[in-house]
Amino acid sequence: MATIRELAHLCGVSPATVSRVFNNPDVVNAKTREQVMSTAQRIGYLPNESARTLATKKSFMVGLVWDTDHRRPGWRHPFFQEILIGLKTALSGRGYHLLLLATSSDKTPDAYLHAVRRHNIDGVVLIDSDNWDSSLQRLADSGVPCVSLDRPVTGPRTTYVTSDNAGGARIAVRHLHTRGRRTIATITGPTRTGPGAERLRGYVGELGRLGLPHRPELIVEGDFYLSGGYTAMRRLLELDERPDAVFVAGDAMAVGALRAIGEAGLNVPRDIALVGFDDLELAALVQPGLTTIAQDKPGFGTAAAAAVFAMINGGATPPPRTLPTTLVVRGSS
Amino acid sequence: MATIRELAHLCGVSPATVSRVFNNPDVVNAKTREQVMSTAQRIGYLPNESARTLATKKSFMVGLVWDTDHRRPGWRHPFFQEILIGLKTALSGRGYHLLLLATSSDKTPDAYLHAVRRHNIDGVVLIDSDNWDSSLQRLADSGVPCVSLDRPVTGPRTTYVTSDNAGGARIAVRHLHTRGRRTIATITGPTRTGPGAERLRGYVGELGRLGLPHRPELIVEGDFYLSGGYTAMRRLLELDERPDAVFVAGDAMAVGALRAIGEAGLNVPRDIALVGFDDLELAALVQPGLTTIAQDKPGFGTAAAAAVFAMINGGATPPPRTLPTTLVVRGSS
DNA sequence: CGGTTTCATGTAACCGGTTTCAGTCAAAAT
DNA sequence: ATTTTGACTGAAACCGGTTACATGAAACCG
Repeated sequence: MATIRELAHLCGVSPATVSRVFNNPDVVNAKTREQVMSTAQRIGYLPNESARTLATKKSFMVGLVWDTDHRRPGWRHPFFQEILIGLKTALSGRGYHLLLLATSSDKTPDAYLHAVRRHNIDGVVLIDSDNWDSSLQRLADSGVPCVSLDRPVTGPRTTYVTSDNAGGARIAVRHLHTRGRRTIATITGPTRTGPGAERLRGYVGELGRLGLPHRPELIVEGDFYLSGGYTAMRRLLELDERPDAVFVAGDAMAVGALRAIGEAGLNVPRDIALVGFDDLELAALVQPGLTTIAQDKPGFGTAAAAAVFAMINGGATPPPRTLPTTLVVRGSS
Repeated sequence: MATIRELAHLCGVSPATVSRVFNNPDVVNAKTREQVMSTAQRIGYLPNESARTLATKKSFMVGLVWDTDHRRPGWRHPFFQEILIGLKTALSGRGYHLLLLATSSDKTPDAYLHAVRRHNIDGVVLIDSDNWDSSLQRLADSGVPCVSLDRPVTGPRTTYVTSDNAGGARIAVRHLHTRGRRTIATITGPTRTGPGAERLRGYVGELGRLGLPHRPELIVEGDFYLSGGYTAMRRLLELDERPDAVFVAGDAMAVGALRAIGEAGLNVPRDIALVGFDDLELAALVQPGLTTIAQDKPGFGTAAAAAVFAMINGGATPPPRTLPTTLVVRGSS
């Protein structure tokens, strides 16, 4: 591996000049610059990032923290890959790399926190983390810019991005209303989670706005997974007055609900209309296709990257970002 | 951030001793060691990885290369997350981190190759790459240990891990045969890909072993995606003698086939039995559930990690690894 | 008891960049 | 002709670790 001194020697200049050619090209004479660049090309010189990081304390790496605990399938964030690709694209466009920092219960909770400090990580993005509240605090305290996805946390250098969950829920309910449904139930996510609570809030709010009665027995809590949607739907089917529509706060649960309805010998959308949330790939594949509230998946990655950069470069911590949601109508409503 | 010299000074020893405490604890006096470790703990000392990498030329980072080109949805490798988690678990168990090196057509093809050299990456894992043949060659030439997933490439420091695709196909065909089916068609993957070719080979081989005639019109090439499976199935349905079973070389295609069969007014499994390949999450969700050949998804990650470590530490390049596949029977057969 | 090991540690060079500061030199200003 | 200016470059310290080699004390040995 060629070093900066070798390259400098070949060009008859000092290492300092070579360094400037790469980091501050404008201050070096055009002729010299050209010569250095072409020789660099020729001998295949590539600056050593470790040396660079050591000197500048900037690693041009962003850490991605996500929980790999097998028991909590939360690590299967529905959009994981799409967030990842949005993030990666935005980052590499700016010359940054992504370092994966998985947490898992068998490790020290601050293992990833240490990694951040040891590697001079410039910023951190957290996906779908649940139980890292305390170490998140220490992370934020450590001064590293930090963006959380779908978890409303803020701090001096900490912000978050989330979908307009309440708004999406309102759209869903309104849509069912315009389709003539009047007994609209909901299967919620865990209400301790941000998205779970917000979607429920939107549902309740829109019911009020439409002048529909708010009936507690029409609200059943699910868990965002298929099986939870299935059992929740069965409970709704046992009601004396069966709902004619359900807003299911997650597509995976909606597929479970679909199955429960089918097993009960009922038809979607004739007997019961369904609207999901997320717009997973799955939603287009089931029969009937699932009407759903789509989230801006690549937007998560892009927005997270933008927020991280704002903090890395600028200074002011950007306010939380809420991504718009849109209705996608398919066969289930 | 505390440095090694500060810590050394606090303990009244030299930096060299502190370094030894962390890298070679046995050679330092137990008393001294304890003292250094506890003071390190107290002041929150963490060794700087950049400095360490600079000195040792080992980064304790493994690069994960995968193609993010949007036009080729290959980056949505169905197992991406599960491979990732297997890989991540195996790596962090050994103190390694994972650096994402996405390729995409808009970048220089060797962008990731450069990143590998600049960051002193110790080893590389490639997922589902297609068109990087030439740069893979240069990567292998550069001497970095390299493990490819599902692509049969070898070299001095390059090996691969793949499923037993041919074996799985044989199991699928045999299963359909025991179910009494005799006109068994197949929808293949692209035969230029390893898995596509191998699964076809297994299909043909098992037909022969069972004494069934080998009829070219029963073999239709697909593309591993849902839409390809759909159109391929339609072609099979147009045959004079319609098959009573299809081995579909990928679950996504199988879902497409399922749809085509449904639209033709036929029933699965009564009229046509289906066996897929992969065991995507999807396979359990469609109606009827898809009988399929399951791949050992976490095994990919674990095996890849094992191969990388073997090359990083030991020396001998491990032989290609073939993971077993298993039959999962659901409603479609 | 002198000489040889062994054990524990320190010294100092090195890894490969960046950056401050000072210096050179030609052109512009006076 | 002298001073000033500005553009460009070089010398050298520094970032925070690792490690070959040297050193000194204690243990061992005949």
